[in-house]
Amino acid sequence: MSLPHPPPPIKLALVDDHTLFRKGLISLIDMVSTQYAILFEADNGFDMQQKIDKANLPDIILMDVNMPTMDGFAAVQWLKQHHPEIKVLVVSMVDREETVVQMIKLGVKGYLSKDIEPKELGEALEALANKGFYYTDFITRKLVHSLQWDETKIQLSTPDLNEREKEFLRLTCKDITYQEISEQMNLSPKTIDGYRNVLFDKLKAKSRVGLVVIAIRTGLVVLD
Amino acid sequence: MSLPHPPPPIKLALVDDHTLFRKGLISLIDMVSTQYAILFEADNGFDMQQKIDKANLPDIILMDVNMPTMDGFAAVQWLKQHHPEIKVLVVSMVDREETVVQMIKLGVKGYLSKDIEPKELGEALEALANKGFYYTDFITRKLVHSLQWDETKIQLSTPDLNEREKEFLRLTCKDITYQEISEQMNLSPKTIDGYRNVLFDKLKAKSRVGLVVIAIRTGLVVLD
DNA sequence: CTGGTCAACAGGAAAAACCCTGTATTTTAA
DNA sequence: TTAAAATACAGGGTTTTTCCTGTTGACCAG
Repeated sequence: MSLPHPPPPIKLALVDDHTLFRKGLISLIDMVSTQYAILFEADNGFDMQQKIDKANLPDIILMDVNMPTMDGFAAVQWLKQHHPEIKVLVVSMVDREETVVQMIKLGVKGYLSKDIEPKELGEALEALANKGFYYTDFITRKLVHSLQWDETKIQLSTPDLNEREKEFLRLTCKDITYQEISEQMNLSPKTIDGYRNVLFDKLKAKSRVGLVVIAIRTGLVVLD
Repeated sequence: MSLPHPPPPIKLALVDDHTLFRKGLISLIDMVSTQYAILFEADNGFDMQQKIDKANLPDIILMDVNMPTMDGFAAVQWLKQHHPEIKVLVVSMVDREETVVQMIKLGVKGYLSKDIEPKELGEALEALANKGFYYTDFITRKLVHSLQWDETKIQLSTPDLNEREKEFLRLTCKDITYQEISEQMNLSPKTIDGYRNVLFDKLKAKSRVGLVVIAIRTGLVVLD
């Protein structure tokens, strides 16, 4: 009969071009808990690729965004391709909305600003290890705001179209000819000519392609 | 010298077609705190429009999604237009990702599932009153997931295009002719013909409109 | 009842998009 | 080094799109 094992350590790696910051991070991690083992440190994404050991992968990677050679975006994309099971926690100076949203889209499991309290770092790591993610108000607010901005962009000045015009516009955004559109709408091709012209006018487009991009950008037509 | 005023009550309104649920909600709210005043209750969005008093607007509206006559989406859009300062807290049975994301896009300040604990309702109302929003893990996970799904949709099977082809595709999505594209790319119109045919093949499109919608849907081209 | 707007449609023609075949040069890979 | 790709281009024809002007009937308001 074997003795109870101690819980296996949670394996971490750090990717950040600032050595001092990396070392500081490590000492903080050691301070909050002994359950973490640092597998390796890397200066950038490229360095990480070299140091990563397929036989002993980290559970969590703490990742910077701005780095020389291969930045955080590229590094996360590479990880997603080659080791999707590794959870990435971004720790970055930049908190531009676009950066945060882009990283979330790439599938990172958390995003910390570098000016947080050590306590929050501990919470984040623990959440990553247990729940698999750590999404704070900080992230949520960025996401919500970016979505709402999308929406305001849509609202601005879309002229009102009647049902028939909307239907025409919807079909105009498909890979079919006006001939086929006229059949699907049970109208003469000449009537379709007319719809096209009023839509050119209402949407200030000069060609069918113009109609399509405006329709999509404004949300008048939603792509499946 | 006047005596200190008691804090002014936070004015609420409820929009939900289930009377029993509405009444239950009110009794719960009364139970958690006395700082809330119920201005009115409405069965649906239309009823809300009638009962809303411009001279005495609620601070927060608890809103259902599925309702007859005028549903939550329409009601929130109307509020956004006419009384954007009112904060909406959705309280709904449905927690479909699309519904949540759509409501967030419309600018609601929180989204609660109907099966939460009374305690959380109190927290939500308090957060709305103080911070102006109440975004939980529940919401964030929906948002994150919807974003990542967008991304996977983008990843799947986009053939690799070289820089020149991407440039051509980008210009193809503008309201200009191939003639103009050839000028902007410093190529003969006949070469543009060639690019078009290659792209038709790679993207399985039959016309320029097909190229445009595929380029946009897959994220190969991003609209400004 | 009548002028005005609107939706559906036509003829006719120019412009743009699309298609096929073929050539010269350069780049890449075996 | 040599053959296969890839790139840039042309001639010439078909189809689709775009544009202009004009007709007909329905409906609405004065």
